[in-house]
Amino acid sequence: MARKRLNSTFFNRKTLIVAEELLGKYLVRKSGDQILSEMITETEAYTGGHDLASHSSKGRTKRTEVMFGKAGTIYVYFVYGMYYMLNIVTEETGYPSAVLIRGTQNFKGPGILTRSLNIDATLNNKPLGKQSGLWIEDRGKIILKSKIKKAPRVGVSYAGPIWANKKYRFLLKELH
DNA sequence: ACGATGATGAAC
DNA sequence: TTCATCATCGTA
Repeated sequence: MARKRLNSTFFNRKTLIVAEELLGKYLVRKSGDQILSEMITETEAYTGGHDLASHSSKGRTKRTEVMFGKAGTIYVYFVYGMYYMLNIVTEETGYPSAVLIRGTQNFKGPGILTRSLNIDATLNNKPLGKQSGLWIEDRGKIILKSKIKKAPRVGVSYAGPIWANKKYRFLLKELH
């Protein structure tokens, strides 16, 4: 089957489009001599500085700086004293948006996912690719719109009702 | 329903 | 420098 590594062109588009199209793509992690690939089944879009659920709504800080970077850059942050969250920066450089990878076929939940794939803050601000040992492949799998469920993002009530209720979370209804 | 566990950012 | 909060998860 055809197998194409997604580059910055894929990620340099509207965040909602990228988040939806990442469903069915394969997250590939190469660390040491082992390589794992997992089909992405759940994502969330954080659409820019105006999005009150996005870290970037705080403006440029040490933590959010990476979100202003080039599309396809890895944004990993540490939360709840235990878990790393994996995001991919989207849209034009200078526009602070990203997609959170929330789950794959075998790993449910963003914290479990990163733990299982050995993803931590050392990957932060690095580009997806062979160099970093983390990239995403299109393996030609077709995802029908009818198989995609849209829902509010998880754990963002602090953003207020307008932003917390937006259906910026994308899930595959059936896994196979 | 809640505790583990530490970085973050806002307030002081 | 303190303090509440947090893009979570397992146990209850």
